[in-house]
Amino acid sequence: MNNDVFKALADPTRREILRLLGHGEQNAGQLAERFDMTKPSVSHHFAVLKQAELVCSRREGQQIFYSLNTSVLEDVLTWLWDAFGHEKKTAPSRKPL
Amino acid sequence: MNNDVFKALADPTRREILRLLGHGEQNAGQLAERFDMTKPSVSHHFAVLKQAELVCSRREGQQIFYSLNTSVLEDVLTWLWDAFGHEKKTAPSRKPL
DNA sequence: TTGATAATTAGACAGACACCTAAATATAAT
DNA sequence: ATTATATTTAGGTGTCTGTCTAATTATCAA
Repeated sequence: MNNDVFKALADPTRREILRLLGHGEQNAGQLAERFDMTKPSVSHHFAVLKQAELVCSRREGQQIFYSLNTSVLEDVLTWLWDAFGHEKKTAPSRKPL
Repeated sequence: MNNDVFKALADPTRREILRLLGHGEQNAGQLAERFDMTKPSVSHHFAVLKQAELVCSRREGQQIFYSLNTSVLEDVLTWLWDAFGHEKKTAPSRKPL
């Protein structure tokens, strides 16, 4: 499992981008409008998500469309499942004081 | 979903701690020995995981035992599931050029 | 109380990160 | 070729993060 994936998920803007892409492919401009920051900043987040292979991109004329790469998200799901799936029941988790 | 949880998962040392705790409760010293860094550094990671409520702790004499808090891990699983569970099949994901 | 052990907290510092503005690239239209 | 539009890249800056050493807290045992 690649560290870049978890680093990418650590930022709330990027998680929101992923959530929006969950409703289908969208172009960079449309997506950027949703956020209260400049286009270059959002573009930077796209680059991080792409580097982590969490999204794919495709050019159509002047626009670039982004979409989810579900297979990497599945890998994260698998990692998490393993992380707490093997827990032994010897000491039940409890709230700290 | 709390941002601290994803921030906590962004570090490989912390993910390894979670993975080890997946095999059952362990005390801080045992756990710290596994890593090639000082105890205070590992202790810092415990604090981050605790802040994110990913782990619980319990004192027994001089030692402190850590264990997974599975409910928060479940929340992460749920977030991920939602993120790619609602994807429309209008444009299949593909590799970038 | 004194000393030993387990773990954390405090403070410092280098490197990473998120944001900005300005400049560059790529495509389309005139 | 020139201009307009969509997006990224470059460069700078303040803040956050991971690590270290040194100091502190908490507990146990003489």
